[in-house]
Amino acid sequence: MCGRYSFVPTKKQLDEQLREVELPTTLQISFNIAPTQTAYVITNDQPKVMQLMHWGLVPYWSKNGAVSGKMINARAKGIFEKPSFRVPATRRHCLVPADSFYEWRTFPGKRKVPYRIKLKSEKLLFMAGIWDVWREASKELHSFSIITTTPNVEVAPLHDRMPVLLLDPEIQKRWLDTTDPEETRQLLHAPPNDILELYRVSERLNAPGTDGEDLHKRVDEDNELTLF
DNA sequence: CCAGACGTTGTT
DNA sequence: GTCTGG
DNA sequence: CCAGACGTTGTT
DNA sequence: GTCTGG
Repeated sequence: MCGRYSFVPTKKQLDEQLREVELPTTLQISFNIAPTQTAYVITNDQPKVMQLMHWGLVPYWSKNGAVSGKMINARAKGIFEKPSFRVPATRRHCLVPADSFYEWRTFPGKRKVPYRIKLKSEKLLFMAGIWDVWREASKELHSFSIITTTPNVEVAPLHDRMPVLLLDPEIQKRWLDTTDPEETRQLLHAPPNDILELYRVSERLNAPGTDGEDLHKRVDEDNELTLF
C-alpha cells in the first residue's frame, strides 16, 4: 500500500525527469506527506503543470466535499467496478511524483518501525494515480488517490500491497493519455524485482506533521528486533 | 419504490 | 452519479 | 499511514 | 475498540 511518502527532488531529478513540466516558483517539498495533505500531481488534463491536490479522493458527487483520508488508495483490481473510482479510472489519470514511499512493520508491544523504499537508480518514482474534482458554488476541491497492487520481492516482506510504479517515461505518457479500460488495466501491475532498495528510518516519521531531512537518514537495525 | 452507501489496510 | 439492500 | 481523541457538567 | 485529523 502507500500511506505515506516523500517528495524531496534533487536538482538532477528535476532536470532529468520533470523537465517538460512547469515548476512552481516555490516548490513545496516534504519528507513526510500524509493523507489529507496537499501534494503535487501531474494530470492528463494539464500534463505540463504540477498541481497541488488533496491526498484522499473526494468523488465529484460527494455531498459535503470532506477530505476524509478514507480513499487514499485504490485497488487496481476492480477499479472500474467501484462507484468512487469508475469515472476517474477512465478519464482522470495522474502521476504522483515521489522520491520514496514508506511502509511500517508492527512488532509485539505495538511498536511501529518505518522503512523508506526508493529506486536503486536514484530516480524519482511516478506512482499511478487517479484524480477528481468536487464543485459547489464557487468552491472547488481537487483530490487524488494512489493505485495499489501486489508487492514485488523487495516490498513483500513488509506488506502485501504496494503502489503501482510507472517506471518508463513512455509508460508515464501512456498512463496520462489513455482512456481505454483495457490499456489502463494492463498498465497497473507490480513493478519488476530488484529495482528497489529499502532501509529503516526514524520512528519520528510516525507522527504526521513532523518533517525534516533526518527522516531520510538510515537507522541501524536493533538487535532486539528480529526483522528479516 | 426510497435510503444509504460509495474505500483500503491491518489485525485477530 | 450509480448501485445495493430492504 | 499513524497519533490522538473518545464526554458531560459545573466551576474558575 | 473505533473514529477523526493530519
